[in-house]
Amino acid sequence: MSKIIAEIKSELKNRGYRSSANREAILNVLDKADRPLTVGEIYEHFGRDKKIKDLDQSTAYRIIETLAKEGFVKFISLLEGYNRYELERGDHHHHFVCTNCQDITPIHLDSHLTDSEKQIEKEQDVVITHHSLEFFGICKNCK
Amino acid sequence: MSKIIAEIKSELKNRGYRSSANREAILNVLDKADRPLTVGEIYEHFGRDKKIKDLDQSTAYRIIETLAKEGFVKFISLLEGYNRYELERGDHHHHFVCTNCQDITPIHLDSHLTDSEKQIEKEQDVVITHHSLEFFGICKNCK
DNA sequence: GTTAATAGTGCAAAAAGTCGCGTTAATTTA
DNA sequence: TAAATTAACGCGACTTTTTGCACTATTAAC
Repeated sequence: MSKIIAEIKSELKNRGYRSSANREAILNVLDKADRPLTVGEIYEHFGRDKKIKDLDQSTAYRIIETLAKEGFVKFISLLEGYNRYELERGDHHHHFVCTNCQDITPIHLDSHLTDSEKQIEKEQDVVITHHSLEFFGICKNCK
Repeated sequence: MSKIIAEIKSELKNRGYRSSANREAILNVLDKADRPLTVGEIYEHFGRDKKIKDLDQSTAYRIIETLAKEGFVKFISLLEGYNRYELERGDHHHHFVCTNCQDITPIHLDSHLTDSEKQIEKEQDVVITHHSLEFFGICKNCK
């Protein structure tokens, strides 16, 4: 088990959650993924790994919901009409999506929108907690 | 009929589309909306206005898909698990979503991410065509 | 260990979105 | 204004996601 998964498990226990083989398996799938996954893709990994064969869909959605609520999983939308999910590793990043081949690349930006967020907070009298920023275009291979 | 709807109708005709009362009605609903709407919300407006009572769901989705493909409607995701749609008015803007009351405010930014996009295009050897940027937090009323 | 409390789960049904196909109707041509 | 063409549409089936409820199993207290 990777270090981050061990930490999440420990923290979940501290917060009053019970252990769950299903939740741990989903965490491991997300940990191994190199890009944000859809629930369908998470399911495929289950089938492939033959680790848990009879996980109900509703349970899968609820596990992801819980992990997101506790801050261990991030929701991502690449405007496909459904959400993707990725492990929160503390490295704030965005994504580049090729609209031709659908390939997804993580993007680490130098500037962090801090000035824009301060401007909005002042002008609109709000508090900004987070944002979503994704880029779309044509990748190296498809150009 | 508003000016923008008249223009869209005319342009659709130029591009080989036939006239359609359903499509026009959906365009009018989107035109009157003060925020991006879900398909469900578009449906509610139909019921309210009693203009078209028997529009099938599949038709509604297909109309929106067509309008998006032609560049008259924009897809927006506020991480709710489903898409929202708004009329493309040529004014590039983002949104602020209150995670408490779900209120949506359009945000017009001064800086336009141009530098970041150039940096990404250079580093990743890609072409960026567009991006999505949404802000989340607590609004004035909920603070 | 046994028991009690309840988080976690599966099942079934509902809601949201997609797709194939045959029918309807807008438009073009004669 | 009638006939031909085919975009637009409705219908039904299907996939994906959500929700309520009853059952199972983890954990804590004894």
